[in-house]
Amino acid sequence: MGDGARHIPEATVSRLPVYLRSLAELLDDNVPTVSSERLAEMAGVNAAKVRKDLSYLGSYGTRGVGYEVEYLAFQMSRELGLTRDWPVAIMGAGNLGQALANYGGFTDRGFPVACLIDADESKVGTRIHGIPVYAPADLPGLVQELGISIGIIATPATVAQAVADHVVASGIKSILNFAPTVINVPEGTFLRKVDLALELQVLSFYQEHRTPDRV
Amino acid sequence: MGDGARHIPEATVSRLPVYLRSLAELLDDNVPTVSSERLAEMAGVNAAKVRKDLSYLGSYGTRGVGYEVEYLAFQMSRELGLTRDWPVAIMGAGNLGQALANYGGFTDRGFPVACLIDADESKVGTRIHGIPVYAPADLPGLVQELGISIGIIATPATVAQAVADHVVASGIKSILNFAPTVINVPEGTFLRKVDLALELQVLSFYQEHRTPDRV
DNA sequence: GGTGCTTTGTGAACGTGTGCACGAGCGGGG
DNA sequence: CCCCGCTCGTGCACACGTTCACAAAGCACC
Ligand SMILES: NC(=O)c1ccc[n+]([C@@H]2O[C@H](COP(=O)([O-])OP(=O)(O)OC[C@H]3O[C@@H](n4cnc5c(N)ncnc54)[C@H](O)[C@@H]3O)[C@@H](O)[C@H]2O)c1
Ligand SMILES: NC(=O)c1ccc[n+]([C@@H]2O[C@H](COP(=O)([O-])OP(=O)(O)OC[C@H]3O[C@@H](n4cnc5c(N)ncnc54)[C@H](O)[C@@H]3O)[C@@H](O)[C@H]2O)c1
Repeated sequence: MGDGARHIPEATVSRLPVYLRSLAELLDDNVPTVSSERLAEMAGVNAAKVRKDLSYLGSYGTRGVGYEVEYLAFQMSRELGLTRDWPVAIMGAGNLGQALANYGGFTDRGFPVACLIDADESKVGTRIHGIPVYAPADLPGLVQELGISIGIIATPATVAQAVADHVVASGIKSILNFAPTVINVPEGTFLRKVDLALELQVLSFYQEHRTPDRV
Repeated sequence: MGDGARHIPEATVSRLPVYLRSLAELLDDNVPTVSSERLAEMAGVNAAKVRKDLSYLGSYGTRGVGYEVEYLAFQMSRELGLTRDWPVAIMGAGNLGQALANYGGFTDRGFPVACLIDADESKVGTRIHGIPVYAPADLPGLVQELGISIGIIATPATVAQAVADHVVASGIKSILNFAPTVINVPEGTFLRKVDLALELQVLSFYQEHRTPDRV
């Protein structure tokens, strides 16, 4: 039965995890249904946007009532591909890589840290917070064995492109880059970045250009 | 002298730091001028976008030649408010807060970590990587003394809103939130978020919905 | 079974961002 | 001094995203 040939806009995709988190809260509180208005408030957006976003998933609401929390959460998880685990490999077992490895929030949400990869021979073979550290050359085998599907780049910026190339060559199709540099990946590989210095600079821009206090 | 009543689009503001980083690289290599095409390649965008973005800063290019690297970098730094330091306070000296405190990339770019703030009494009074840890009650005084202008929230999500409220009440106008929850701030306070689980979920969405390999 | 209240789903208008295409203007060479 | 090639700056058309506003549709109560 045609699932509907809908194409979900990128902006909507980025909001789905926020809605899902709100739904999880409601589930915890045993709230059975939720209106777009309430969900909008929890997600920090407006109600029309919530309704339009949810409509891309299908018509899962009931007019006059709202959305059934559990059912909507399930449909959304399915859409986001969260009905299975996505093991991740963290590239670079330094300051950041170790902090990420120590973070429970990933495993909880279906993104178990399968391994750390580091070029530093003295780190290879050790375990960090229980997670084994391997050499870069081991990556292709690990991808096969452990079904690793996401690579997190936490190496110095200077080697980030080379590391990304290696990650792609090892068969990984999704990359999250923390190194403050632009990296290029071939078509068919998904890339997102987290750039802290950029965020701070954007903040300093707006603070510098503060709208003069209006009445 | 009207500086020009230009209003820079948000999307452009987010790209300026990327251009600036590219310009810094060129400066290192003693490259005197750069074309929009080359800059576009380095920043991973297209040339028309670069030219349009830069035009919001003013007419700093020379037709037939390109942009003078040093001059453009200066103008961009000025626009981003990077001609002065913006001391930051990190809220929460846990796993993430400590990793951030240990990261040199902030100070290098004009965002020195002035202090860590933690509610845990046993941490207060210690130093982490040379950065002193204070109690939440000390924050307003520190904001005054050290000129802290940005607060980074690295506390558990459950207390993030309360911490944000405290940060705002202490006189800080810009917040970068790492806690995976929506927080609200009053008008006039700038808020940006870094949400790792969201990024991973977006990646899993696209990997799940991979466009069937086209010829 | 009808009436009225509530809330969804979506067309349409608006605003923002992107990318092409080309005229304007500069530098260099003859 | 003029001409030619190069690259910027920008008007314009298009795509994408947001918001409004309202008809459609369900529920509850009588
Ligand atoms: N630490 C932070 O809080 C923070 C914040 C924002 C961004 N970043 C960025 O994250 C990256 C890592 O930062 P960090 O502080 O962890 O640095 P780090 O120097 O502590 O760690 C880098 C690690 O990468 C390893 N490495 C080097 N080359 C490698 C290769 N080719 N393959 C695999 N591993 C390799 C090194 O051995 C080292 O263990 C940097 O690009 C940094 O700019 C860090
Ligand atoms: N660790 C990571 O790699 C990582 C990655 C992504 C997101 N996060 C998010 O960042 C936040 C911090 O993560 P973490 O791993 O550092 O947690 P953590 O538990 O290690 O640290 C939290 C710290 O905040 C302190 N704290 C608690 N209440 C406080 C208050 N009211 N005021 C000031 N400090 C307070 C605690 O004492 C503790 O030191 C969490 O919201 C987490 O979801 C962490």
